[in-house]
Amino acid sequence: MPRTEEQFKEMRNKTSRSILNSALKLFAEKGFHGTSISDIAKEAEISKGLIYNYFNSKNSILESIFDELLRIGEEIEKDTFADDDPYEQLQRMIKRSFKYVEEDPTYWKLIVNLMLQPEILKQTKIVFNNFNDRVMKEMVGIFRKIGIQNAPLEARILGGMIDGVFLHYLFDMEGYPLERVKKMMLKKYSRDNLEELKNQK
Amino acid sequence: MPRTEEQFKEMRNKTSRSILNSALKLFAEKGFHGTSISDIAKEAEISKGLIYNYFNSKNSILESIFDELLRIGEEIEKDTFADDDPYEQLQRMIKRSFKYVEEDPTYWKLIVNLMLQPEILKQTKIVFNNFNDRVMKEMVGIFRKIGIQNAPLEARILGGMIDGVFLHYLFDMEGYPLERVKKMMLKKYSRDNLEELKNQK
Amino acid sequence: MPRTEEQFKEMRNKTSRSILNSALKLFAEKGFHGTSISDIAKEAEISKGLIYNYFNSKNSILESIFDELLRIGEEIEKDTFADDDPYEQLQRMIKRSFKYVEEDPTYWKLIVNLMLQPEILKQTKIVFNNFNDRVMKEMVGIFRKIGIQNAPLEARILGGMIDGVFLHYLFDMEGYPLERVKKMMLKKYSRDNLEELKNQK
Amino acid sequence: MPRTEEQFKEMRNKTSRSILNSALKLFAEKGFHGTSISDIAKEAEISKGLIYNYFNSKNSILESIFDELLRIGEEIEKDTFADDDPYEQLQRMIKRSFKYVEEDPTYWKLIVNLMLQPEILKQTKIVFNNFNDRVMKEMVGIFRKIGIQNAPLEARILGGMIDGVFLHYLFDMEGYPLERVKKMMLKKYSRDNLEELKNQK
DNA sequence: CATGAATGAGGTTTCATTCAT
DNA sequence: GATGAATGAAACCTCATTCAT
Repeated sequence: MPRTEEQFKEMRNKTSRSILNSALKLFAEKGFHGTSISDIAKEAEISKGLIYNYFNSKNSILESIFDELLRIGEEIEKDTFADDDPYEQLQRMIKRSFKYVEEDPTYWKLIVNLMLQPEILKQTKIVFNNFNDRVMKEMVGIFRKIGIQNAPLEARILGGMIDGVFLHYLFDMEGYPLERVKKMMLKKYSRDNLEELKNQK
Repeated sequence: MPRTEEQFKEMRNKTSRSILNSALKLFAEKGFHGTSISDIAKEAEISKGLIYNYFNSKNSILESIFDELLRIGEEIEKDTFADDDPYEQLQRMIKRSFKYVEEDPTYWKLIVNLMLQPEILKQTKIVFNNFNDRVMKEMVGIFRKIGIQNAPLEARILGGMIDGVFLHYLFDMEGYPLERVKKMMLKKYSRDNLEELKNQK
Repeated sequence: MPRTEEQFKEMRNKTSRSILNSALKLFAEKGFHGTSISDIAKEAEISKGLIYNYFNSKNSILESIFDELLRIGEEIEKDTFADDDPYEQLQRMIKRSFKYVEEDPTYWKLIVNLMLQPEILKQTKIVFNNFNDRVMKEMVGIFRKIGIQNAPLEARILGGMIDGVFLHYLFDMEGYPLERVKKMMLKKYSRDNLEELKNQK
Repeated sequence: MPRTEEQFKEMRNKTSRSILNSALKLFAEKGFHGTSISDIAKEAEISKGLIYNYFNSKNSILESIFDELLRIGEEIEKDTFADDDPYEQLQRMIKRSFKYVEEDPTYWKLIVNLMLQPEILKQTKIVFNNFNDRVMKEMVGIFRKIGIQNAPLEARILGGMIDGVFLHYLFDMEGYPLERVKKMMLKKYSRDNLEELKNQK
């Protein structure tokens, strides 16, 4: 689903950016069906009609956002799993994940929303499950290099832990001790602790 | 001759259950705003109009479901934290959580949906955050009894892990190795492993 | 529109009376379209279904009430214009009209309602205008016998005066000095005053 | 190029007027509950949806009309009771009332409809009874200045007479001799006749 | 005779989309 | 590019009427 050059230029246009940002925020907050074109227009401070100069439909706004989400995800992935010693990779992956959520919880929120209601956008499930699988495989690779038994399950658990912590954070952004949990997780997956983990049968 | 009181009650019960079940399923799958009264009627195999014989509005259907969710949650909680040795409690809590999601993923799905779009039902955030806090406190208590350092953060991590695993499970119910992940988690939080955890600084 | 014997018996049946009374009250108060079958059933303290054992439709309830209204009107008319000296007739007509409205403002209210919204019941306009015309003619006859000039217009004015006073009374039943207005009108149309009226050019 | 502010304003004015006029007519003719939004749209020759671009609800259309009614009523009142000799005032009041009903029977019809079914619009009763009271007081003042005994009752009777005549006129607009009745009333309340009235005990 | 559950047409309202300017 | 009025389908909801018991 790569966009044409044309479309990409549009994406950089101020108005269409504003539409996308507004839509992203509202879709994440109130859901796709709970957000009207009017809402988006109001949030972006433009007229309803103008939206249709940039997008064919409400659905296609979502598709554009989705594509963007994907690009971002891929960048992070590339960035994270650049070759390295596996201990370092793990630390970096955790740090990046937290950074990503802290900086833009909205993105993450929208993704979970879409995953939970896959009828909205057919591509969602396939594309994101593919993405997850890829990430899982890389994590498995890391755990294997480190020499941890049961690498696939450990990957599932780490993956779950990260996303679960984020979920709880989204549920209560003011009350959640995100920073301290991050530190704790980094320690849990530090070189020293992993060495011990290896020795557990 | 009119039906007896009994007969009427039973009819009402049956239809009302059918509506609630259909709505639960659809709300969980397609979201509240993505589900129409027509959808619910079709799923329950009744006429649209009849729904309003039982509920005042689409919203009040959701409220009824919400109340039910709450009752279930409280039962599980009571059941789980009956006094016991803390190791056992932890194991039981994990087992129960998995059982709960395995048996009715729909409930859990709806809850996450609601938590992510709290505008839909005002009560959601307060009520569920209260519930979470209570559970967290109980988990902290358990970790403390066991003698684990940093009990609050460990509770956050365990809580996140559980919900994150469930989230991933919901994203891909066929492909996810739920059973094996459960075993793994039970082992991670077994008496032996926790004793070691205590010895980590 | 005379009813069959059968129907008349039904009318005397307790349940159908109760339905008619409830409907009359509600139609008068909230209008035909503003009153639901449920409302009527509640007011009559019976089930919705039972209404259809006695009447074919909501419309036919109104028709029955209408017929009754008509019968009552005719009785009053007969009673009022029994031959007599015209001065006495006039006094009696005024008295009876007031008595009628005081005793059952509801009837009168419903009639005005129906006359203002003749689409509801096709017969209304024709039937009541006929009725009015008849009454007018009798009043004209009376005024003529008395020897009043411009009898038709005087009849219009007296007729208007009576109905207008009733209208105002219905608008504010507690605040309206109905009794005193009645006395005043009786005096205005007393033998002495009418004699003077005759002498006005 | 977007339309100018001016153009939009004019469009809105035109459509809004059209909706209000259509609604007024239909509410008066068929009652509030007897008129559907579809009816109004058809009468105004626009789509159903557009109505909600101008009014929040069917009820708020009625409220707008009601406000207008009130403004008109107040203008007439002010206009009528400008200071003057009382005989002249009386004549003017009667003339204005007739003019008002002749020119727009619809307004008057709607008011009576609303007064008879006050559940539809809470304000109706209070507001119009206040209005009536004010008019009554002014009429009483006039009668007093003229020196008529029992001014309050005479005011009730004149008020009733006017509204009753209008009521009958509305019941049968083609057949009613409105013009002649008006003349008659003006004569009845002419200086000469009132002088005689004063002499009646 | 009596009940109230159930239906379906139609009413009110919302909203994605189109269009004239 | 930009506006917001206008449309029409579809959403939510009400209610007269039917029906099994």
